[in-house]
Amino acid sequence: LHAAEVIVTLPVEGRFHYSIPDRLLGRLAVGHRVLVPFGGRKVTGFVAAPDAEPPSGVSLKPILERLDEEPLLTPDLMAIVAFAADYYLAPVGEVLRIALPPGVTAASVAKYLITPAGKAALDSFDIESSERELLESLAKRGKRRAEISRSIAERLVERGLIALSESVAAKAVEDRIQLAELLEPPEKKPIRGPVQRKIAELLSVGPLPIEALAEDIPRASLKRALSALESDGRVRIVERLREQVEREGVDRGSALTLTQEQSAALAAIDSATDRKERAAFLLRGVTGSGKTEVYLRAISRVRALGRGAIVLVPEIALTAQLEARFRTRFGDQVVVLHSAVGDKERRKRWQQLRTGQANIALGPRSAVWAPVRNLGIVIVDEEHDPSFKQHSDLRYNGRDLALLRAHRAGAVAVLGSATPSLETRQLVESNRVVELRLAERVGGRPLPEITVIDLAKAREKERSGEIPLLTRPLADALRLVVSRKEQAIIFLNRRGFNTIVVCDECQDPRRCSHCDVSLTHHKAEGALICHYCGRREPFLHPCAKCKSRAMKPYGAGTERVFEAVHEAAPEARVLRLDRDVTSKTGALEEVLGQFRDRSVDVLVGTQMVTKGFDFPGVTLVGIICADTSLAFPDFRAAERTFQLMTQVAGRAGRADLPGRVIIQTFQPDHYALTCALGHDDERFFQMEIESRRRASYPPIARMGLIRLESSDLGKLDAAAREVAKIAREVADPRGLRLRGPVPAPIARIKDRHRKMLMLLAPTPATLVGAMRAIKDRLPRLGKVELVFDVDPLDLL
DNA sequence: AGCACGCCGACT
DNA sequence: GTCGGCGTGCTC
Repeated sequence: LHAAEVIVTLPVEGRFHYSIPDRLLGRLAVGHRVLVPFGGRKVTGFVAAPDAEPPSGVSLKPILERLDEEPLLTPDLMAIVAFAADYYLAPVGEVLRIALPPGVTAASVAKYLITPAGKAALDSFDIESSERELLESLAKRGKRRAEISRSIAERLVERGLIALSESVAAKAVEDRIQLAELLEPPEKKPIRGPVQRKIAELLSVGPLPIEALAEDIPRASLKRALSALESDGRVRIVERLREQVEREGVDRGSALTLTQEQSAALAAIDSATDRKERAAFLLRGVTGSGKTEVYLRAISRVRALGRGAIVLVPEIALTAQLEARFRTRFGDQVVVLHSAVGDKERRKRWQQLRTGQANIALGPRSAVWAPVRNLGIVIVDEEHDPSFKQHSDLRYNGRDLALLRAHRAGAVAVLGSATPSLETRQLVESNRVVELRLAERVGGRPLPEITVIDLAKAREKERSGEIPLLTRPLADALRLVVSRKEQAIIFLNRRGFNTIVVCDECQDPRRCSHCDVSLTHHKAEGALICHYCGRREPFLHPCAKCKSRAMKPYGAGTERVFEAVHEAAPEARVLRLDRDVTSKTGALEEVLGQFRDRSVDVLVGTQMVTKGFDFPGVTLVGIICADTSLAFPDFRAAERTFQLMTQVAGRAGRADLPGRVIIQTFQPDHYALTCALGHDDERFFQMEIESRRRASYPPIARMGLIRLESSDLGKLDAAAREVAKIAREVADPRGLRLRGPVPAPIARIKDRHRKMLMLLAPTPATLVGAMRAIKDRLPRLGKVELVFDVDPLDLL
């Protein structure tokens, strides 16, 4: 007997078997999309094995339908999906849902609809008011089972007034196209009206897609005219699968000649491409060192061999710049997969890649799932960026899956960064990744001079005894830059005006009543705001403990720095750039645009100002307080800080205008800062890897996190002990280290208490094996939610 | 996810 | 006594 193994696109563990109806025998392959009955409804599934041994003791239901001619998922994509499900401890069906564009995984929903008898009953007086109410609302639109009362529904079904109906939502993925074709008219009637005449003229050369006609004729009149022509027998509308027309881009190459380093890097990548080797490279170079040009040329080579590319970029507006360069080089061969793209458009682009109409996918981490045909190269730009790790649902790391996907596909992988992650450096050390350096700065730009200022000493010098926001040297440098009509970036990793507000009587800080964090004073909003739940309180609110109304603010955020810059250099045009500013759409582009065209002198902001932008006019970068990132409760704090410092330093200066970086800190001797100051990333790597080794932290070991969350602290503690007991039983015999349970760094968010356990394992396999064993042995934990995070990037 | 089943408190 | 709340278990 033949049975197919199917993965249903629901968050359900496991695969299910279905009998194959005769008409589909021999017509199913791995990756085919099918409609199957599942738990009383119809859901979309994917064939994992077309001929499998069904388990004994279950009666199989048949596959209802094969939804597409060709398999929607290639075997290499199926393999990555299966791997990700296994590695990140997620149900396969859920991974599929994440990997696919929305709408492809439709399931049926049973809805109650009003029957004709029900409509008639509405006109009679024979129904009670609650029933009438329901019938009236059903007359407008159907409702799902859960939306209405069980008992009333049953009564009405019995009387035949309403009925349950099942429908499967839109399932068209295959991109069909409607063509209008001119026919020989049965009799020579004159064509009526200018619109019809225009259409006939356009079609006289040959059939055209209706969407192409719409470019010349307004849609409203087009539709009407076409149907008139159709009913006259002059035009026929036919539906065809969108042809796999290769539309060539304008791959004319760049006029630029490559630097020697670029040529060498490209040669290494190209030679791996030509030999179809499974090679991985780290392309090491700062912004402006010409990484993008190497990417573009490497892709050209791959395309010349008829293969495709995936380019992963961090989750910021940086995509726009990169997209422009890719477009001018490759035209509409490039498909951008952004979360901002609508569902329909995303399906279309996904389909373009799948059919080979386009073969370069560009996007954030989710682009790793792009169905690029015959994959030849996978590029991860700014590979150290934490945004490649997803923070919900499937907690995957796009960079890691990219490496794996390239390997499986026999493609070349290129990781690009000026400040590679320790993970990647480790891969270089173990010869699994080849490092290619672009050390020389384009145009021979010199490295900036970095100065570290001790805030403790600066405070002693102040007459007021307070910590200056802008120390003397920074303020002086700022004024100098402004007077020279150059530009400056001032960085502080905290939003708001004051980050802490303390009661002047009892010294109690104002905290969020729903989260274990201090409230931040946002002057622009005129309120204290919780950065975790968004709650706002008026600034003048009596102290929760002593009812005093005297408040004293401490701790500066970007809003406060903005004012300080204004005071220090009153003639400077200053703009702020942080999440509060960019929450308005288009604001980011607006601010960056103004900074680029030099109508703004100083940019004050958070992380955002550090990411990969290249502004030639910037000669000064000021870091208000390096300690905010050094003090971050995370084992990667030093790495993050070093990367941050190096990235911002990379923003400063150019050939004719040497740059300057001023770092203010309470820890001037911290190695993350001294190494950044000496541009000594080799020493930083050695020191940091040594400290990770001592603590057995990644990348020396593999880390897994089990986080528990509950609104009930008692239940949370009990559950944490229970999980810890099981984790110990699993971890000890396998030689894993277990830490915790301890409260999470933020112990409560939105009234949910949080605890965590940490597992440290020598290899990925032992880690995932142990995590799965723990998960499988866990009993029901009631109202406690569990999160399993493999390879977490932070502990929050 | 969605649906059934079953057990509980709380109302016409 | 019914109604609707939610915890639990299952879907080839």
